[in-house]
Amino acid sequence: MRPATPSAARFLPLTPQIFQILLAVSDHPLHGYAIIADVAARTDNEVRLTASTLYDALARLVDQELLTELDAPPAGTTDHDARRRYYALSDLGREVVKLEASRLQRLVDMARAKNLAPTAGSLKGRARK
Amino acid sequence: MRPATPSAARFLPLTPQIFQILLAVSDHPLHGYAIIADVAARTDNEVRLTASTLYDALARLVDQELLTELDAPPAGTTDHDARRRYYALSDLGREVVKLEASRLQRLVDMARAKNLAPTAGSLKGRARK
DNA sequence: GCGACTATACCGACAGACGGTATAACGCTC
DNA sequence: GAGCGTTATACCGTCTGTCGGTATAGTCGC
Repeated sequence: MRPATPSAARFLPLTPQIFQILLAVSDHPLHGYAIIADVAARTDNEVRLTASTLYDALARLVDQELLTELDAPPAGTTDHDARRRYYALSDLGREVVKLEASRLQRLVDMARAKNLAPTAGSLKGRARK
Repeated sequence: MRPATPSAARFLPLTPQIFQILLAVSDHPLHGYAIIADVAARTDNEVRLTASTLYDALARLVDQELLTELDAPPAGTTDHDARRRYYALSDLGREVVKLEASRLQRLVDMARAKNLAPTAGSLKGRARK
């Protein structure tokens, strides 16, 4: 199959923040503030997006076409807060996340090859704060 | 005396470059130039360290005690190039790499949970450049 | 000694993350 | 329907890390 992607690789590597932002909107569109909350929750507060980081990043991501901004709230949204701007993962964005995930997988494999990673699957105790 | 790990977590996340540098010296000490070559080879040229990036990084890593600079070439080294400075992974550095590897593993798991990563083990075709 | 290559070191520019602050719309209470 | 705390987005200055470029010096072959 032809490269479904106009060189998604050129966006790699993603910063931890960008990776999390893209993951956050991969299921369904979210508005900025909700992204911050989602990321914090999913990473157990390991990745905390500040407002400036998030909105700087959103602007860039839309510009790079990894995200698209919706014209209207996603169907089924009951609350209507005019300030909210919703963002969805574009096809290109989805491709980029997949590429990044496999890049990360290769990194883990490298570490494992040198006995510097927990053996497949089982993670050891993660400190929570 | 500090605990075996004086909060290795505070060094995370590592940049791709730093992660590779630490991996490169995890088996045995290497000198700067050899690190560049090792990283390029292991990552199939995906991660290319420039001289400035490397030496800036080495200075920082020694300062942070993730690396230690050897006084003499490692035992068994036949070549004797006075310019070479050898670096070894410290215990702290090793701990940091392990932590980072498990952080990366968690990221991959997150992506996989959203069907954004290849299923465990098998990686799909990696584009080489 | 001379030149090509190896190896390390410095400098300026730039991108991304962050803290702080500003602005404005919402929701609630009265 | 005015006032007020909260939600939501936007802007600014600073800092850290990477990079291109260049400088400096040791090594080897001749």
